[in-house]
Amino acid sequence: MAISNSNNRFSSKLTSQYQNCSLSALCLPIALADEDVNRLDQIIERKRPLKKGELLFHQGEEFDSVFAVRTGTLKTFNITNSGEEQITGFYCPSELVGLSGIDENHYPVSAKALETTTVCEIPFSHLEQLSSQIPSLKHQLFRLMSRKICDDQQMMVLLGKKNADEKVASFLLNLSHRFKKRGYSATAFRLSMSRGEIGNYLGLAVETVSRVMTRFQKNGLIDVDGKEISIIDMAEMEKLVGASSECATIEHV
Amino acid sequence: MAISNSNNRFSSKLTSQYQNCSLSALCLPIALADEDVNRLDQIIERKRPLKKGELLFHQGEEFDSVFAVRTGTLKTFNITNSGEEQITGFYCPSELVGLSGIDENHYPVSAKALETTTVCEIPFSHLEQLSSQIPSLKHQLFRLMSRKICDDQQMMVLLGKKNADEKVASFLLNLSHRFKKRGYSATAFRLSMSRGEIGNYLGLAVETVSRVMTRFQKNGLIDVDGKEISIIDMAEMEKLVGASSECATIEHV
DNA sequence: TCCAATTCTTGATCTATATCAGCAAGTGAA
DNA sequence: TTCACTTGCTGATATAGATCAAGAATTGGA
Repeated sequence: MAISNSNNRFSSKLTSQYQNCSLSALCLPIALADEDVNRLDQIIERKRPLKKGELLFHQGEEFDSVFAVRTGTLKTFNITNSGEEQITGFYCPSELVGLSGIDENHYPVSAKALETTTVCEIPFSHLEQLSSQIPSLKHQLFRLMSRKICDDQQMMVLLGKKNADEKVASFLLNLSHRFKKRGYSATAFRLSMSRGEIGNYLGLAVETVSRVMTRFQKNGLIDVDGKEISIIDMAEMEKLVGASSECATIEHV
Repeated sequence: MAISNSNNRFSSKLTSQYQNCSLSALCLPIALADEDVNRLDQIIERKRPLKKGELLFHQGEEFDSVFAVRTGTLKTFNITNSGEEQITGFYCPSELVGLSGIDENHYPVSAKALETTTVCEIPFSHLEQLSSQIPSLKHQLFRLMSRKICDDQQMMVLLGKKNADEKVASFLLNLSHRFKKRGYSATAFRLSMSRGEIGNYLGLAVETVSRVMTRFQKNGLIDVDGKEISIIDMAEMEKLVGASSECATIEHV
């Protein structure tokens, strides 16, 4: 609560540290005229880093901003009536979280940092106003929301139709694509979430995630060392996932 | 193809038949000034009815419009690489289909009529332009997309965490809420989709859907007569579903 | 209205994955 | 460093729901 409501800017030292990085270009990847970039920058607030486990916002809280992840990772989740957590998404740098709150004006999920995480806060009412003046910004917003719908529907296919092997392979390749898009290695990366969180997200028991990964390693598909993952046989992994996933296979922006 | 690309207006006879129904108010439920309603009406095209089984658009086809269902029902689906159909949603009257096409400028799914169905075609580029001039329209669009994201995430929870009973109960209550919202009975309605389609959508085998419904009937929760469903014990059904579903429980618009 | 094709239902089995259990390996606080 | 706690791995067993099979009920076309 305290955290997500604190809109304080950083101290001048930290602010200046970020000033000449084209922040908004990162947050909302889009080609804008310089003056528009400035206008966008003016409404964006840098927040203090979240420590692992801290909430960015929580389920039911009033919606007023979307957030762009700068560094670190977030998860969003629901608490179901039976008290268990259901993870609905993981958010890596450059990804936008909070869009689901627009409709009801309340966040329908909570967002929690999986590691030390920094975000930009973008007050939605300002963003919406600005989008009236900058058509390409409005279009980009529509696109981002459309992509989210598309991605979520792929996730529905995964949950409804795929077996444990396909789920885990899809998950790892999806992360791989997201890292690659950001300019990081597509074949070697660190999982910021636990096995339990992966299982929760994929609709699998922890033990199943563990077993599948071990078997993938045994079969030379990947190399696992705790949270460090290397994809060894990308072709075979892609074969497992199948050429499906309309949304996921196309590289964005 | 032919169908989804034909933007021909109806003959004058049909057009006049619809002219004095406030069409846009139905398509995009929103309070607009009269002049704005007219502007919206001008960009909306009524299409000839689709017969059962006809495609409104298909996976991969270029995106140019979203569609509001007027009467009947649609399903959207992917064809997976293994050739099977995966249904990603059902669309009842007043609901908007096609939003997932904005991002890539191609529909990532196909949309097929489950029965004779009429839709309004809303060319998205026009809608987007108009939304610049009518802020409340833009906001409504953001809300609709946000709600879709929210609903899809509830669906992910359903697919990932719920058992067969909970899935079927959730499905029936979700339909019930949607009918109620439109002014129809929340307790007695007709399923326009087959058991097979329900199972496909819920990640269950046809047989399981059949068995669960039979058991629900035996236990006095519902009454089933082919495609006619009556919800007898609403309280018990809601208990089955659980008080979860942030998005679904709140009545919209 | 009749026949063929589809859809639905019900029962019998099978299986992928959950659950249970116990141990190993990290991780963090004092 | 040690201890308590969490996270991860692996084997044994249980089970929800899939699959297989066959008959019943609908549906739709001629």
